[in-house]
Amino acid sequence: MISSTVSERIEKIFYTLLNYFGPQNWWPAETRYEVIVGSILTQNTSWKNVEKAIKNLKEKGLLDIEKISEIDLKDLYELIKPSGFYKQKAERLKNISKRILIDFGNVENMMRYDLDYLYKYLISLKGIGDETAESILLYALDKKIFVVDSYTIRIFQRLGLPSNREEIKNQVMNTLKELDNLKEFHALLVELGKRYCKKDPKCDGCPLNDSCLFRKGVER
DNA sequence: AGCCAGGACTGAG
DNA sequence: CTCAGTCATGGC
Repeated sequence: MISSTVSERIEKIFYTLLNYFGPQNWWPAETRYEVIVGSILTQNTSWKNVEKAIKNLKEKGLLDIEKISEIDLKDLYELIKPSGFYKQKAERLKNISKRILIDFGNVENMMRYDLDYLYKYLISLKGIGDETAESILLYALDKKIFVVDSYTIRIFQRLGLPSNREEIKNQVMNTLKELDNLKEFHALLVELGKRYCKKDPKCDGCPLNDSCLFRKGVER
């Protein structure tokens, strides 16, 4: 087989997944602020549980940055409890909301700033690490950045691709340049990961089996 | 019945 | 810098 560049392989994987799963249309939310809320609540938590918390907030009309920044913490506990880690998430979510209001006035105003500045700002907030910052930048603020999560790292490893965070980010961003493609690729990798690339993998039916080193190593 | 989710933070070594 | 411990609910 002729040698292909990392970029060529990534591009092929992207279109293979897109063809196989179809567009995922992430991030499911009505507002940019809702994306930010979801990105905090979904940390190490299944999206199913996050949906309940979001629903609770919406039903009370509280999915609003000004209302969350003023809400009583105890009340927020009860509303987001289904999404787990509810004490620290409530505290962090409230604080992050207050900070954004103070520093930018509203979420829309954040979009005027460049990616590097916003990235540094976001990770300076308690409760926002690398991945959450990337998610907010990409899905809430429409900035061109690639989200690297644990599935991405594991999948790249098993495919024999660069598996270092920054290396993955650089390679993907050097390959997929459209905002919508960057959004889709991360969503597709999560979908692939959930179905086929757990620690104890179920490779049956995986669309990437032919290029998965792990698969080749596992089957005798 | 466990195991683990669309992580981040902290303290120890 | 790496890494285990911690935070917590609910689905499968």
